[in-house]
Amino acid sequence: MTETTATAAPRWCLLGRDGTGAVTAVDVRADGTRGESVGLASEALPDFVEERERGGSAPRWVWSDAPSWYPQLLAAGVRVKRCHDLRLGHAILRQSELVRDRGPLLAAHEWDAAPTAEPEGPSADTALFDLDEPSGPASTVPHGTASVSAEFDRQLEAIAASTDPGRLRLLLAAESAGALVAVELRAAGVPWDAAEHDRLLTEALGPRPPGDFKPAKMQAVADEVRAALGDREASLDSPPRLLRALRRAGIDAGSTSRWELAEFEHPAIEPLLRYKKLSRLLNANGWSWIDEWVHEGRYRPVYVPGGVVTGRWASSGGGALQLPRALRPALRADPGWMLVSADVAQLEPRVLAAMAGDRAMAAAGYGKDLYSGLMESGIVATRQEAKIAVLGAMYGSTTGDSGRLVPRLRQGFPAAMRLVDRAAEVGEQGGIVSTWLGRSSPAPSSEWAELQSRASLPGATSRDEGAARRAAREFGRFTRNFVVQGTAAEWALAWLAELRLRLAALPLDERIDPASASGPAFERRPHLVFFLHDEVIVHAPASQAETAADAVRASAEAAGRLLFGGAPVDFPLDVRISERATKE
DNA sequence: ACCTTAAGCGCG
DNA sequence: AAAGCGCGCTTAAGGT
Repeated sequence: MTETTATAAPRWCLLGRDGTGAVTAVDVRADGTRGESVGLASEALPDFVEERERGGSAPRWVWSDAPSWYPQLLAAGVRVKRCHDLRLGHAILRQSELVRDRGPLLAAHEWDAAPTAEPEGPSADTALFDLDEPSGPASTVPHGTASVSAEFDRQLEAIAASTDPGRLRLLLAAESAGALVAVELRAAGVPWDAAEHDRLLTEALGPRPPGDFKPAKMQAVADEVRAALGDREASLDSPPRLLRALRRAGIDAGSTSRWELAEFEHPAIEPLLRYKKLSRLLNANGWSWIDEWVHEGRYRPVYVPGGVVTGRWASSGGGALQLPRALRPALRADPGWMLVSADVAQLEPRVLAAMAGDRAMAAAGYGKDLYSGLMESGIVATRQEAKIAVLGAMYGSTTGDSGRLVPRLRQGFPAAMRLVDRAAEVGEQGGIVSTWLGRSSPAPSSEWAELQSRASLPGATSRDEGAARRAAREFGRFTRNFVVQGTAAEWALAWLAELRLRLAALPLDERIDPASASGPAFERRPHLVFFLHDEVIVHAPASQAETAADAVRASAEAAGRLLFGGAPVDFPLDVRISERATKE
């Protein structure tokens, strides 16, 4: 993620579209001056981009958003090293407390668009829809050359005049790299063994039944439940009706949720919990999921970078972020390929230690499991207690075991705890907090503010006061967690950004037949296929699996240095090389 | 017949 | 074993 500082070479290249769909490219030098505008037919863009990428000083491509531009390039076999995603940049900068004058960005409403839904680009229908919808947030981002150029200037100006240009530059570079990764992930697809998936389903549920019938094993469990309830008509699939059936059988539950049902001693409970598990598997990730999301051996979920307020990715379709671990074995490398799976141990507490400069907390996790480190340092008695205490500190628990253990952490790691406690205080007062690189939390809603002011008026009832206090604490827990979750997301983006560049620089594996390769730009070379907050999976030719694993580790180190410099915090990875992803 | 909301549970 | 944060997805229920 280093910037080239060549003076003559253009630093950025702006891409826009004119009314006819043709592309214009404009070079921008480091001082902001523009080169001549180059007109290109849409079909000529991949060659144009590839030629610029091949040289030693590829520009950072500035475009409306990656999903509108990048899929076509990838389909033509062209990757880019860096981009500036204006939609994502706008969303960050218009909100960031580091930006001194947000006025110009806040006024540019046309950039407050939702993510481009289809990676293939906006369809004609969406464009018509926009014309019919003169007010309200835009559903697509502007692509016109003038709009793109003006927004880029606004963003550069906002960054330059901010309280910390370096951090915001890093944040936007990382966010934009994430946007590239998301498009690349979808293009590559997750190598998915539908036969193995089917085998797992059949093992749990019974063979796939025709139509809407229940699978046999699931039906058998349902029969067990009904027998234990003494009610052959009991409905198990509708919570309200199930609740009534349970009550008729003497189980006086307040809801049908798992943890509540587990409290009751009744022969129907155990099979019912089993039934709910099977039902969930069938409905969320059953055969119809395979039909919808897996084609030609690839599962292609839709990722939404920056889709969560904290900066985490969201997903929209395919449920990539909620894949049950039980189905992980269906994620299987192609013949001759391997999976390199890596996850960071205790990312969030490590990020917290680094942000707070808490040397004691950093030392507790250095080179080892952080929870065990806490136990060994005598702050808590067991690893389990350490985990509960740490999660409680980051989420703001006040009750139960967690609430009891957090004060010990406050004693052992005062710097780290001060940071999250302070973030919570700010939120309780309706304030805004920011991540390490400058992503800021949203202000509380107007309803929240009204609740607070009503409670402070003379005529306020104790009911008003209670409600206001609860809402204040709730918002405090949100801001407390925001700084940690958001900074962890930044670390993960930096990891991805570094990794995709390192992988793309690896040599092609000449022994792999191009015809058997998975996607246009991914032939014969290790590439990312899965990302889940603190975890990546790389699909690599077997001969390059070790090299890819080294790249994964080196990228994690680089991410730590990039964000936190010399802070004595490490981010140890659990790296596995295997043919199929495993449950643990 | 359509849209929104809530419950429940999957993930970190 | 569950409460403290952030999500998406499916189904059923409730509203129009």
